[in-house]
Amino acid sequence: MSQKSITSFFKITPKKESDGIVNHQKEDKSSEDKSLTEETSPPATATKRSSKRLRSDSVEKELPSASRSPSPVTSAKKKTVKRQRIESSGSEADLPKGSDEATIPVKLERNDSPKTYSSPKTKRNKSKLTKTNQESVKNIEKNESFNGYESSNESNSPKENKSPKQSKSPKSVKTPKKQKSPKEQSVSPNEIPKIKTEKKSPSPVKSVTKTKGPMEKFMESNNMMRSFVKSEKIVSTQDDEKDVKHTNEANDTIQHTLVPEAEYNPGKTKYHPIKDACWTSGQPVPYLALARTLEAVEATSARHKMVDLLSNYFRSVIALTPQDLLPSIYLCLNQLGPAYLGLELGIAETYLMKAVGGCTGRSLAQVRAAAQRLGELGAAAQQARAAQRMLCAPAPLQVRKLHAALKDLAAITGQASVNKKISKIQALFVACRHSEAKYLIRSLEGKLRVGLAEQSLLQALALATARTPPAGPHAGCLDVAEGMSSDDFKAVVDEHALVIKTTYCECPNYELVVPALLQHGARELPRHCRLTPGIPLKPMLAHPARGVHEIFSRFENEKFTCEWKYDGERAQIHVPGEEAPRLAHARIFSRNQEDNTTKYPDVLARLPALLKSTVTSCVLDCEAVAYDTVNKQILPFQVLSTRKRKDASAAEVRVQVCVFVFDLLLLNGRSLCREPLAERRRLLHDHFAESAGEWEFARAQDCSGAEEVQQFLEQSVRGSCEGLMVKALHGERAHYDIARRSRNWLKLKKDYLEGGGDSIDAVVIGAYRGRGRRAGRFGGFLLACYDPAGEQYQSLCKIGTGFSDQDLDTFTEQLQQHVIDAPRNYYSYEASQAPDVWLAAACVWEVRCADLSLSPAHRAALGLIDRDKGVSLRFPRFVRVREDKRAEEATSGEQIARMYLAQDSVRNQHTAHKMDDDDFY
DNA sequence: ACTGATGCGTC
DNA sequence: GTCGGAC
DNA sequence: GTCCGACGACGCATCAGT
Repeated sequence: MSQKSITSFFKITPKKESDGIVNHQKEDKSSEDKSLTEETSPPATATKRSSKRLRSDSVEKELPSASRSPSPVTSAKKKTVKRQRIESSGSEADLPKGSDEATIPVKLERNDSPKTYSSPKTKRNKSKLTKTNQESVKNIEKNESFNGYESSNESNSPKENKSPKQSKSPKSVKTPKKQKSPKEQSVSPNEIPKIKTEKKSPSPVKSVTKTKGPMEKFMESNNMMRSFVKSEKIVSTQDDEKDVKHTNEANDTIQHTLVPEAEYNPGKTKYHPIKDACWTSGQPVPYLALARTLEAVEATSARHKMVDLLSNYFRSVIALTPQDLLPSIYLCLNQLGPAYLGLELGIAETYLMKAVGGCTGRSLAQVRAAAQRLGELGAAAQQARAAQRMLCAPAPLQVRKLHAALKDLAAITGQASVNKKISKIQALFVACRHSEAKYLIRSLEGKLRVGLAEQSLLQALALATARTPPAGPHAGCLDVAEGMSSDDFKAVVDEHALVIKTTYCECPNYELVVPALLQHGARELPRHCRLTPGIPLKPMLAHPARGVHEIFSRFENEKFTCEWKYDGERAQIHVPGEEAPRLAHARIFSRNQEDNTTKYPDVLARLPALLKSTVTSCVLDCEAVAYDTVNKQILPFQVLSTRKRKDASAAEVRVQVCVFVFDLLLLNGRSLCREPLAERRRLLHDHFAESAGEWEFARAQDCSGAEEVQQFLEQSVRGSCEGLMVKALHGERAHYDIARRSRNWLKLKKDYLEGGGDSIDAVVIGAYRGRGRRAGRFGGFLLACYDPAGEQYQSLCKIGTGFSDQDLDTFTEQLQQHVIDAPRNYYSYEASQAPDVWLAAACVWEVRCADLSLSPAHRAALGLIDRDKGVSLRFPRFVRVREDKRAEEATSGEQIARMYLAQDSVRNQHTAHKMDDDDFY
């Protein structure tokens, strides 16, 4: 199969009338000679109509459907489904609900009403209501859950409508902490005291130990952490047992002095890590504290302020419950663990909607509609959750347990795993209070979207540990900043930040860094965590350079080098070893620290050819590129991507790879990150050997003049590369110091240049609702090229970047006049690409792209290059409106085909196969 | 055993 | 991957 | 300059549904 796509890439048939390809154009317009006419929209157009909403009425659409090429049944099916998935909120009504509930949100009174709302859909039976609390709790876990809860539709409480506002501009509208709607308040009061009374849970213990299992194993493989693991383990189990008692005592005695969880406010002026916390020492951190922090962060736009907020939360955690720092960090970043362990939730939006719907008595369509209205599922979930009451409130969520639960989710695999996951999620969801629901759902979606991510988190961690040190001379001090000038304190923070960031970049594993930080303090961190073969480090990235001139302005008088920018996949190769390289333990990591070792058995097998005898251990920075070993040609990225990704066996590798090595980050146990590139490169060349077609050093040239750079750029493009990487050779700027500057290199690509790269004029034929930041307006559009021969608009790509906010506002408004009920019958597209709103073909936009690709999902130039693949754009972005062009004057399918074939990478392939592409014309 | 839907990683 | 917004 | 989150095409891996 991968073979198929590969061959199809290689063997582009230039023939005009390859058998079935060019079809006998349906309509009479068919012009025989037009081999170039495309083969109209087979499946899509035809099927699309049949499944379209019933109410559609557009007259012209019913044209020659009969004459369309027959569409596979399967695609018809798909159509229906997809169609349904994107049904707009407006059309909820015509969804297949088969029940009353579907249409109008039912107002729901929250207090009184008797227990249940049984969703007809789920056929819940009222009788179940009589179950005892305990039973219903059990049921939750089994996914029979929903009986115990009342639910309602959103939009119930009129007061609740802060959300629309939020969605419009989340940042500008601060969520007033105190004035949470009364309803929400009403949910919580009793919950807090209740904490673990009825909970004789084996679950805390169980979940803790369980999740510790794998981690323990992992950690034990790292000597450096062994000691910590032990102590941590003990502590945590003890704590878990003690928790129960302590908590109750605490609640009885201290409760009045505690900040109510729902009012936790990390933004309080003069925040006191203990007095302003909403839990006590040793107590597990309530998830609500974190959720409140995230809320506050989300409502903030200034990064330093966000960092302040988060750091205050961290200070409390450090002071009260340090063992919860690690899970807190993971939850903030939406990570389950270090990337190279490969943990995945396997759950995303679609399944989440099912989970939320099932839990709150809503249909999938309702949930989808609510999510669309609010621009985000998280907010919709929070609303839905708020409208729901339970007979028996589940125990409140704790940071540590939630993180453990998420890891458990990731561990579920195999048959019926999705349902298991959904029911587990539902059990978590019903325990959510206030904004917990929103952030839980966002976590599960994989994006927190609060405007704070890794860099700021590290900064917050630095601030927190500087101010409330967990270890070191000031350990136990709650606020080091007191009694220090703010300048002095700032210097301390900066120092901590640099140490922490540097350590993290060279050892991006919170499992290692956080415990060491807690135990030894920031200053000691480098002694406990350092660059180690076997642990991937953060790679150096590059900034785009808009022109050759920019390179010279950036590097002033410094010497720099240019390297070809190969179009492959980043590969960080680690070979451990003390006396001799232990090749059997070599690993290959991706740009994002994923473990790709089993993807490249062929590469690993030939490692010996690369390492000279002087090497015992090393870390290499490389690009793995698909390579045609027969014709000695670099192949396009699209070919590389067809390689098997897991557990490939060297024998079955079909796409060969040449690895282009361009940097050396560690040699014989010594980190080279603080060596200049010139030195690193010298060592690279001294200690490693090229091997044609297998291991090669990236082609490099130390350019001094603009002309030279320009020529080298052109050369690289002719050599099937994307452009150049430009790097300083000497001095600090030449260090591999990600913490100081992660994008220290420049990349120069043709398509960045004015007049370079491909530019296309495409017609807007549809629009998608924006999400998150773009909620409330269009966030993306479907573009098409015009095919005069078939009188069709063929989908070319979606586009969602290059717009200013102003552009989006403008287009959202202006395009309203072109909205049509249903796609024209002369639109050709793939069902899965169907936009939320169809538009009459009127507007033409200029877009830019890096490449044109053969596409399974788009229809441009369909049949011209491949029988059933169209052409699409790689990295498409909006450039400007072409007011001067009418839709019919857009770039044509034929032009697209020519552009595709004109690409260097394609031409190279052609010549390699001795096909003269001039034949095509 | 097969297919389509869904997730997730690459760029 | 590209891009724009906020700082 | 940095950081963040909108959004893109594509292909493999995995699981639900048949």
